[in-house]
Amino acid sequence: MDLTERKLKILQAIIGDFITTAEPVGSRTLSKKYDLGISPATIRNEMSDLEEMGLLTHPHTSAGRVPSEKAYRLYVDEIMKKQELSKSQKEVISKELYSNITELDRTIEHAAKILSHITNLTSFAITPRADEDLLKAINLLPIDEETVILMIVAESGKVSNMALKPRCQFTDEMLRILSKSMTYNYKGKTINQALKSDIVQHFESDVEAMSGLARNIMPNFVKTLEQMLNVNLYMDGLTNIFSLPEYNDISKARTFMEVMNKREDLAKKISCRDDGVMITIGTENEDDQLNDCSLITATYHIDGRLVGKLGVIGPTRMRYGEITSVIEYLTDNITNTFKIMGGKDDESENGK
Amino acid sequence: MDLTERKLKILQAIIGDFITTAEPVGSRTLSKKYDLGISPATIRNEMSDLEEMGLLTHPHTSAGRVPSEKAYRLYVDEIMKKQELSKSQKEVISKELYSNITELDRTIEHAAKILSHITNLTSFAITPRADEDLLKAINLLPIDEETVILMIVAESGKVSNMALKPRCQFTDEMLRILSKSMTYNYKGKTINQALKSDIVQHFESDVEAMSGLARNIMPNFVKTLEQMLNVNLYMDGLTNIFSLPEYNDISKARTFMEVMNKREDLAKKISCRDDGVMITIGTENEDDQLNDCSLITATYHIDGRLVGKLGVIGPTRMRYGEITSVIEYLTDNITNTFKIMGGKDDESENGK
DNA sequence: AGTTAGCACTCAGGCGATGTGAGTGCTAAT
DNA sequence: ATTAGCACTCACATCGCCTGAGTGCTAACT
Repeated sequence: MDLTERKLKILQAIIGDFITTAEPVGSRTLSKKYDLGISPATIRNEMSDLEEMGLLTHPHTSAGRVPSEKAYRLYVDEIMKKQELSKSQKEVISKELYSNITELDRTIEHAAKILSHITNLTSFAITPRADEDLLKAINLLPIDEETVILMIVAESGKVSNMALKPRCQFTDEMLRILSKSMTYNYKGKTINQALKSDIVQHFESDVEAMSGLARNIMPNFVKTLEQMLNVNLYMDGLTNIFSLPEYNDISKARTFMEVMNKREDLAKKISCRDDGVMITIGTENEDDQLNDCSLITATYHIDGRLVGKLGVIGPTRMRYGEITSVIEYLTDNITNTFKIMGGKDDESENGK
Repeated sequence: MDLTERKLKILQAIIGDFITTAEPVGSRTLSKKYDLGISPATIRNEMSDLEEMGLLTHPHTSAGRVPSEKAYRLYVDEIMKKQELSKSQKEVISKELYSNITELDRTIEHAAKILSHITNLTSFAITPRADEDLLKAINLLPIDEETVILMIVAESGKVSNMALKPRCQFTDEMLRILSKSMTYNYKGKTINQALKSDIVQHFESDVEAMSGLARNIMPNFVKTLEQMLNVNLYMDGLTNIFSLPEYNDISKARTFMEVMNKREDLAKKISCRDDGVMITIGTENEDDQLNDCSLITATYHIDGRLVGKLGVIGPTRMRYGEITSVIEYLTDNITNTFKIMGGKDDESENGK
């Protein structure tokens, strides 16, 4: 069967209506509300065709039609026009975002907040994984007779440290030499590269004592590097879903909360998503628990090198067009901000 | 009216029954289930008295009785025997707790997890506020021509740092001197004391350049110290409440989630609580949204100096006795662990 | 041939009547 | 002082009924 112009128009109307009302939409309502220039009966015939094509479903005989996942997919891929945000909308978003730029993490957290407020859905954002961040300096600082602090600084300004108690004697001199040597070895490399090189094996010094210290410290160097790869996941608007009719069912709400509480899983899932804007609808999500949700995510970039993600989750019935525009606008803003800002004063990144 | 032995027994039975079933308990059920040696009619008379005394309420005429807040208060204060945990229970808890001791934060997070699993309620834990932690070392490290890292180390092993870009020229030598001077000034003082002393004013050097650098750095020193006071709040078992009949009502569940999502408020609220085990029941919580919840919290100590909190939140109908014992056992264990551990190898505390 | 009016049919959801059972409170007998 | 007995209450479940929004089909219209 052919998807005529008219069928498309009807489908679009149905999707639009269902997205706002969450009620199955019938032929009469449709012909009244939208000026399609055809009678309910004709609409019914067309609807019947659309159903045959798998684009509409029927909760029960005497109910109106509901768009299928396939319909949403079609809508997202073909029909949905990329709607520019209005100037005032843009202004509000920018203003909100820029009102609170201190540190990357705070900015990302804030972006998630803005997003959930605008969309009335649950939003999430993950900070960039530092894989490609360049190492800048490595320091070993004596604190007392038995304690040393290992500190790693990356190009982006990220700092990670660990307090160590080496099991062997050490002098300030030894620490200085080892710091220098490590910095010399790893400066300019990405964290990934550093981790791939066989760090623990690497340091075999001629000087007996030195080699002992190095052996003691290297495993912790690896640990600290790995720590730098940790990402933070921020969420906001978790309770927004309680306003949605699809979550009136307590068990649905529960499932949703359970998914959102498995933060590590969620972070991993989101990290894996493609670059750019990505939309998954219902069963397109591999996770069974998300089978009646849709996700929209987009990527932002820090210094053109580090990549983070931002997005929303909600029922399959969502304003794909609008939301996509908002997310894109937000990520673009973040990317731009952290391109220009590069050397902003007062930038910080550190222990909670 | 007098609270006779028998009345107390009946009250206890009602509380016990209601806590497990969540259903109003009637006289017949009571006389059948519990061997009180008196007939339902007598129980009814006693119940009527208890109601007059404000210890029981009546959802409606033809329903059984429900314990009032006052009854729970009485129960908690007077009736509830401090029930020792069984040996096997203790073992399970200890084993679980010790299975995962790496770093203070992880341990506390894990303790919250254990607590929610055992109680089937929502648990929370906050890491100690570092007010009384002693400063140990302050370092300023040159990273590149314009970047300096300020690092503060405390006695407990906690490290906090910030990347700065001073607006003035500096040399390695200057940084070293300033570090030494700051360490000399603040070492051994608590963070609180340090913050109270007028840090910004303090550094007035004779050397012009030095004084400029100091003026540049001191505000950030304050910021970093303040950052060290931040506590982390961990929660677990948020979705447990969905299994409780009192949260079948979606709006109740929503309110609960909203409260738990205001993390800063929650952390503040919990931090303020008294030392030791503290139980607040229903309207004893100032927060309106918690008026049908009870909270049990207890404190743990790190090095006898730092104080953190651990607790659960649930409906007023909860197993106060059991839960209190579990929480106490957990906090005691944590306190002991971090007394002995003091100088454990591999201890760490750092950026994310 | 496509469109539309008309009509019979379907079915979820709301509403009222009814019945049931767990509970109470009171009174009189033990 | 305790208990048996009894009338009374009331939430809750169940049933049948009605309503209204919706469909699908057919026959008439353009």
